[in-house]
Amino acid sequence: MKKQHISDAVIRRLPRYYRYLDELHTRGVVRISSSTLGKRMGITASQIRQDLSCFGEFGQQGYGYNIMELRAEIGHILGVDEPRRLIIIGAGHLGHALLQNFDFVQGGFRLDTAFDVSPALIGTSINGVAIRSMDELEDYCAAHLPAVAVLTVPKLAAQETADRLVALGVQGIWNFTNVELSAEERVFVENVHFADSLLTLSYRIAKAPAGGKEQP
Amino acid sequence: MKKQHISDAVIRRLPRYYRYLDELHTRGVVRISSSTLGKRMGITASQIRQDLSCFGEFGQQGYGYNIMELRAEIGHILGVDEPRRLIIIGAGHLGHALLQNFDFVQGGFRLDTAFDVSPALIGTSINGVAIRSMDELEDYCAAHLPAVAVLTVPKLAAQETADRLVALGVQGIWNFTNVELSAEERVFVENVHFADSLLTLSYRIAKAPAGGKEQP
DNA sequence: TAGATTGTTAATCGATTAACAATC
DNA sequence: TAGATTGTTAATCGATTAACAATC
Repeated sequence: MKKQHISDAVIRRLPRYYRYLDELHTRGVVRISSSTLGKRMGITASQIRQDLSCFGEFGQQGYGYNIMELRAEIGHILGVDEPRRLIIIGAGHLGHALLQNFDFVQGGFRLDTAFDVSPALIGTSINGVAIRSMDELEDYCAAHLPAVAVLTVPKLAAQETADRLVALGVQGIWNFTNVELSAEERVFVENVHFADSLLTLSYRIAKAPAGGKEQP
Repeated sequence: MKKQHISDAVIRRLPRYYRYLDELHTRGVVRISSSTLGKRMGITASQIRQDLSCFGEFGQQGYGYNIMELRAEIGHILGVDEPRRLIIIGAGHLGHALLQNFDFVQGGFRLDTAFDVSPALIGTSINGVAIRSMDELEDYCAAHLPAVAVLTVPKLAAQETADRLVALGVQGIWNFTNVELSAEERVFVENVHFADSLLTLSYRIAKAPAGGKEQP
């Protein structure tokens, strides 16, 4: 039964399902039951069926799920089948790393261009993607209407740049700046807080008995 | 009342508390009540008090919390006050970005060295941190016993490298490879799955009514 | 058909919020 | 002292798990 409201917990599991299904698909596996998938992912079969039922009925009694189909369904739910334009703001080391390594296409995005303030970078291109001056941002966005901006600028420029992007109508900001942006009225913000992530690891180590991880 | 088991939800909020308190401290604010902090962070005062009560009693009736003290307490809980050695495995673009930009000291870590397989990188240093050959990994770890390894190697090398690190006794792996590591017996793994993060953003945009974010 | 496995309803568990006595 | 705000207990809410009829 399709649900109106989808909880955050479910949403955050969707990409994981997608990743596992994609891998099974690549390996040529054709079908899978919720209990087999659950064992592999370390979650219960109930949870998988409950999660999927938020979006529709994708399985078949006595059979399970067709992997190719389910993968496509979840891909559709995640929106990977309607490519959206994406720009990168800040071509420093991190922006560079994403330009070079990250597969935006697989996520349903089309990486159009990048922006930076450094004269040494402006006019060059990385991995086939042109780097433009931040001065061109307004014109570029007006012409190409990117849906998502990746924010990899220095901390101090974060809020100001985000405000600019919101004014230009981007729908989502993928925020790597470790700054809590206050612009969440008209835009979706997904934060990647490196520091928070590392600190949770620090906590677990600090809490573990000396000499190693505690047995679960 | 101190609790035995701390839920994951609480643990993941701790770094956020720490971040906010750190910022308030830097700005010279001396005290804060749970309700003021809650408003600022967008969570309830109840939740803050409930969370903190897992670890002890840090406030004072009628006053609130002393920011410097509470910051120090949470820092202690997170283990930032007992510096641990950290190494980076893979000095490609992402490793490079972390070497250059990330403040490991603030997280209670001491960035000792980095490893890579590229002859062009081995022997150089980035931001004062030497880059060594992966061949030296075993000797180095035996001598210096790093607590945490940052994994920024290509996908294909991820599992193998993780196994090596676990065998060498690291206590935590900060995993940037987007591979689900199966080594979680003797080590803590904290995953930074860029792809998952971007896909949740994709989902929200796909689901939002055309033209903008839905009102909350 | 018999066995397997779904989608869904009900039960349980855990996390968040509210309420309030204690007290600075 | 009076007002403010804590830590904690109780109430609520939501998410996970279990159970099972439906059915491929």
